[in-house]
Amino acid sequence: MTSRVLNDKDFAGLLQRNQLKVTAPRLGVLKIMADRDSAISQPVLEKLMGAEVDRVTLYRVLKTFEEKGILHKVIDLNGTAHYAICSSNCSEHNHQDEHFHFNCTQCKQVYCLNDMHLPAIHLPEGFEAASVSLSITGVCNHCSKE
Amino acid sequence: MTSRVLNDKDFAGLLQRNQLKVTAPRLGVLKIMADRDSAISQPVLEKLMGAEVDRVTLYRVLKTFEEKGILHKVIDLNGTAHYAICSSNCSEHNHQDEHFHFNCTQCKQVYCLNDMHLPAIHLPEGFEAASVSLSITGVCNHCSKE
DNA sequence: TTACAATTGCAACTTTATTGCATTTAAAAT
DNA sequence: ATTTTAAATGCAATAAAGTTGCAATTGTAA
Repeated sequence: MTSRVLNDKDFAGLLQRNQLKVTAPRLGVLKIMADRDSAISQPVLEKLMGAEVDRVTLYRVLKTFEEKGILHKVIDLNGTAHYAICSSNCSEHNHQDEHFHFNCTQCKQVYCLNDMHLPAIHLPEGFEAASVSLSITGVCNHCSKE
Repeated sequence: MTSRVLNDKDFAGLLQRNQLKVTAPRLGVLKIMADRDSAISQPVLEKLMGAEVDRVTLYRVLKTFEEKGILHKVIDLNGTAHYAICSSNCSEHNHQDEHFHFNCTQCKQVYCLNDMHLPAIHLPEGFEAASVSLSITGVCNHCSKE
């Protein structure tokens, strides 16, 4: 369901390939993001990073990663920012133009649904689409078991 | 493109039909929302309402309207809340379960795309969809002319 | 006209996010 | 190894968005 771009754990290499310096805050974020099958919210990420990393630094790391196409940002239905690892076909200024996410109303997790495709969407005259994002709300596989 | 549920301007009647008291803040919001072909952001709405209405009251009016199915809330890609009039088939606890929106990257407006339908979406085992929201980013008809 | 629940306004507060600036540091050049 | 420097971080201050508790007000039904 989620591509495992970072499973090789060559975080330093990933940073270098993107012309980014290898620093502790960046490695910390990557370590947390890897091996997750759902997106992580900014507040949770902040707590997981702990006090060693400044909050502002975290914001900037995330912004940089988003610009480089390493992560993508998803705003959930409550307006909370979530971050997830981009599938491998994302690169700088060339994000995958279709993103699909599942928002669980119970646990509030956001899952990335990759490998899906939408049929063409007909827009009114004059409207030009650059990217499409589909957000599904419901109950996830973990929560539906209870 | 947008249904004109409020064009009759019977705002008081609308409130009464929803068991809501007819008050100045509520009428003010409805007056502003009517006759728009795009959703309106919370910050803009706040400015349009002026200082006569308390900020907290506005939040509560919007929340009530959303619960009653009069308005629906859309979070744009920057995390900003926008509100738009629900098409007529929304009612309390029975919202239209598919919402489509167009986010213009130039003017930041959010347009509601009604009268669209999506083909069935296949979710992984255990996931149950309650509602679907499609968000398209691009340039709107006004901005594409320039 | 009264009564009462619904609604509003105010104050205080929390969370999320941004900006400017001084300091530190990764990594390239010497 | 050292030096250099642009990149990155940390800190302080601030802005914006949203929430909560409570007292005062008001719409509406009796």
